[in-house]
This record gives sequence, structure tokens and C-alpha cells, in this order.
Amino acid sequence: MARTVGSNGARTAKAIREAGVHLIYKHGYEAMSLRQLAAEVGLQSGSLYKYFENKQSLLFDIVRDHMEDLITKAAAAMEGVEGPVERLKAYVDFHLRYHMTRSAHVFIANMEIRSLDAPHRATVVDMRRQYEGLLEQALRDGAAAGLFRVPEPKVATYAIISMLTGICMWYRSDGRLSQDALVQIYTDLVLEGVSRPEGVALAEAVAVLPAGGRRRARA
Amino acid sequence: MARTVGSNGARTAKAIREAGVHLIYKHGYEAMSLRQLAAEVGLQSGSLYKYFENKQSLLFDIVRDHMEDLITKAAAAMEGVEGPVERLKAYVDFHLRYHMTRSAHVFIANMEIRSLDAPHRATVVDMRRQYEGLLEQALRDGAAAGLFRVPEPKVATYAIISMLTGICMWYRSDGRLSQDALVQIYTDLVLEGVSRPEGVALAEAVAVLPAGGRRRARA
DNA sequence: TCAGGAAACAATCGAACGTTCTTTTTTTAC
DNA sequence: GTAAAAAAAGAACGTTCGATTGTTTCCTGA
Repeated sequence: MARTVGSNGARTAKAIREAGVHLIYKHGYEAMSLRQLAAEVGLQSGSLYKYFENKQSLLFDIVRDHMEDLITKAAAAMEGVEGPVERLKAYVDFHLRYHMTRSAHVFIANMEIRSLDAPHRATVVDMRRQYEGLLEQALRDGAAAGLFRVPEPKVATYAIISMLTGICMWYRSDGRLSQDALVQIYTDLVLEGVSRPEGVALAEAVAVLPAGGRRRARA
Repeated sequence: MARTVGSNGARTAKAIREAGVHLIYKHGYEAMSLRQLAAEVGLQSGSLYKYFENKQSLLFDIVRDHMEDLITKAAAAMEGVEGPVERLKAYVDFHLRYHMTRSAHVFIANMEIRSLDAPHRATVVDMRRQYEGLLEQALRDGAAAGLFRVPEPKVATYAIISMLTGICMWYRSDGRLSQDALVQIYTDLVLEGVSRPEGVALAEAVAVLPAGGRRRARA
């Protein structure tokens, strides 16, 4: 046999991409063989090379497209949202929902960076910095406005992103808690964690409240 | 050649274990070849089989020993510590410091579970549950005592552990911030995140403080 | 001192790896 | 209708893989 009945390049390309994501998620990039991948989409392994240059570029394409998607959609989710608290909320909301529905892509983008060769890795690391920057800026703005207590914005950024991303390790769409409920829980954790105890300008709070009672106003 | 001058079983076994951790951390379990590992410790690949049954059991031994270490030391760190707040602090402190110094082991134990065969995986998953249970119980106790606001202890447990564990993705011992400083930052984030806004029994706080000032007392 | 156990080498197995190339079949365009 | 283009098969390549086995050398204790 050669070209098969009903075969279609665009459809095959899409199937390869999806099967690739699935297999890399399940077994890891190095552990996924191209013969496995070919079998998954009903091809011979050699035929895959009509669709990518080599195995490495398949991985890079998957990761790059994911990161672009992530950055674009996060920026869109925060666009027009005013105020650090609301922007932080928007980020948390987007990040959680995205990670609940795209756990495979997320896992690959986070774990298989080490499998990328140096130039590809540099590109991805830079994109990740962009994505983290969106959160970090909201935290810095909130701290500058006296709304957040964030002594180390970089650390807080890493901490929050780690916390939120962890959800894709256990979330199941048929689980007990809805997406909305989970977003609420995590949002509370994050906001309580970073909010300035006084909720108003520090000096003001120190002056006004008794020592034992100086605490937070919820955002 | 055969047996080499100065060769010693115990020393070689230790060297294999350490090189194994290093290589799995760097390249992943599947991507690490036994020839690589053998070269790292100065052996032929066949000689490795004096020290483990097969590649799979090398991975399992590494992960099991790590999990045992983690559980034992966490329990020891919390032993005799009274009160949910202090127990939570002790857990956070231990977890962070451990993960700052053992990032390779931690990474392997978290990421290579999928590379374990079913029975081995079940064992490790159970150990992980034990470890998570230590934190979850502290959160439940704190909630029951009215100290914490934790509507979903399981979710909070996962969230906190994810947040803390993330530190091993970027912490460097020669970085700007000391271990103590980082522990302080993370402890604040966690405690603020889960503490009940009032910090004392709810009814009491409502009665005593003015509306705008009703908030937390730090633990 | 020397026998037995410990430690490692060296050769080898079949299978699987990523990749390349040629051939064959189907689809499309004129 | 037919030629060009697209899609996939299928064979083959040199490597490397985890694992097995038989042999050689070193160490140690009675």
C-alpha cells in the first residue's frame, strides 16, 4: 500500500500533534518512540517525517504553541481589568481554569524543557518569563499601592504559580468540586496570603489601630 | 581486566546510587542509559547488575528510600510540637529546607512515578499519602480549633505542598536570599493564607472589635 | 598460604531506536 | 482523461538499548 483512501494532510497533521501531546504526557518525550506515535495515528514511522523535521522539533512546536496560547490568553483575561487586586484575581482565575483543562500541555511545557536543545530551551524560558511577568507586575503594583504585603515579588510569583499549577496533578472534571468552587478556594488562599494585614496604607494603620488588632481588610 | 585494584562493593553501591540520582534528575529515568550510569562510576554496564536486579528496581529503590526519609524526618520535625499553628509552621519549615537541599531526589520522586510499574507505583503513592496526611491533619486540627479557615483541607494540602515544593525548581544555595529568609516568606504566605481572619474564636472577635478592624491575630 | 567469595570485564543477544530513501497509491487540477 | 502533486507504505541504515553469561582478577579469613 501507499497513499491510503481518504487520507488528508491537514487532518493527519492534527492527529499527530494530539497523539504526540498525549504520548509525551503519558510517557515523557524521550520515552515516547516515533513508532508508538505512528501507530497511534495509523501510519508507519517513516511517514511522520512528512509532518515534522525531526522528533525534537515536534516537541518544540508543541511547547512553543502552548506557551504562545498561554501568554496571549492570560493577557487577554487581564486586559482592561483595573486595579492590582482584580488583576491578580483575573490571573488566578485564568491560570486555574486553563490548567484544569490543559493539563497535558502544561505538564509537557513544564517538564520537558530539559529535553529541548539549547536554542529551543532559551526561547521557551523567555516565554515563561513573560508569562510570570504578568503576575509579578500585578503583585508589585499591589504592593506599591499598599494593598499587598509582598516583600519578594519574584518569590511570591514562583510560589503562587507553583501552587496554582499543582492543580493539574490531581484535578478531574468529574471530581467532587466544580471548577468554580476550586477557583474560589484558591483565590482566597492567594489573596489572603498576599494581602496587607491592614488593607490600607501602612502608616495609617499603625497610627489608628491598637497593637493587637492591626490586621487585614479583605480586598 | 576483571576485578580492579582497590574495588569495594559498598563504595561502588553508593557511587551507583548517587550517579543514578544525578542522571535521572538530569535526563529522566527512561532517557538515562545504563551505559551512561556505568561510565559515570567507572564500570562496564554489565557489572551494574551485581548491584541491582534491573533498571526498574534501581528507580524504585531511589524513590522508596527518599519517601521513607521524607516521612520519617517530617514526623520527627513535628514530634512534640503542640498546637496546629506550630505544627503547620514546623511542617512548612521542614518541607522547605528539605526540598532546598534535596531537589534531585524530590524531582525524581515526583516526576518518575509514572515510570514505575504498577505495584511499585502503588507503594509510592501510598507513602505520598502518608506524607500529605501530616499536613492535612494539622490543617484539620487548626480548623476544628477555630484557628484556620480551611473549607477543603485536601485541596489546601495539595495547594500548600505544591507551592512549597516549587522552590526546588529555582532555589540555588548561592542565591540572594538565605534559607531562613525564604522559610520566613513562605511561612507568612501559608499562614496568612489559611488563618481565620479573626485569629481568635469567631464570636469573641465579632463582639470585641470594631467592624473595620476585625481581623487576624498572628499565630 | 591458599581456597573461596567478591568484584568487574568482555563479549554478546535480540529488540528497538531515529532517520532516510524509494516506491506505490490516491487525489487534484487542468 | 491524464499528468502532477500529495500521502503514505515499506525497507533499510547504523546505533544503542537493557540484559545475560562466562571468565578473570582481587581480596580476605582461617
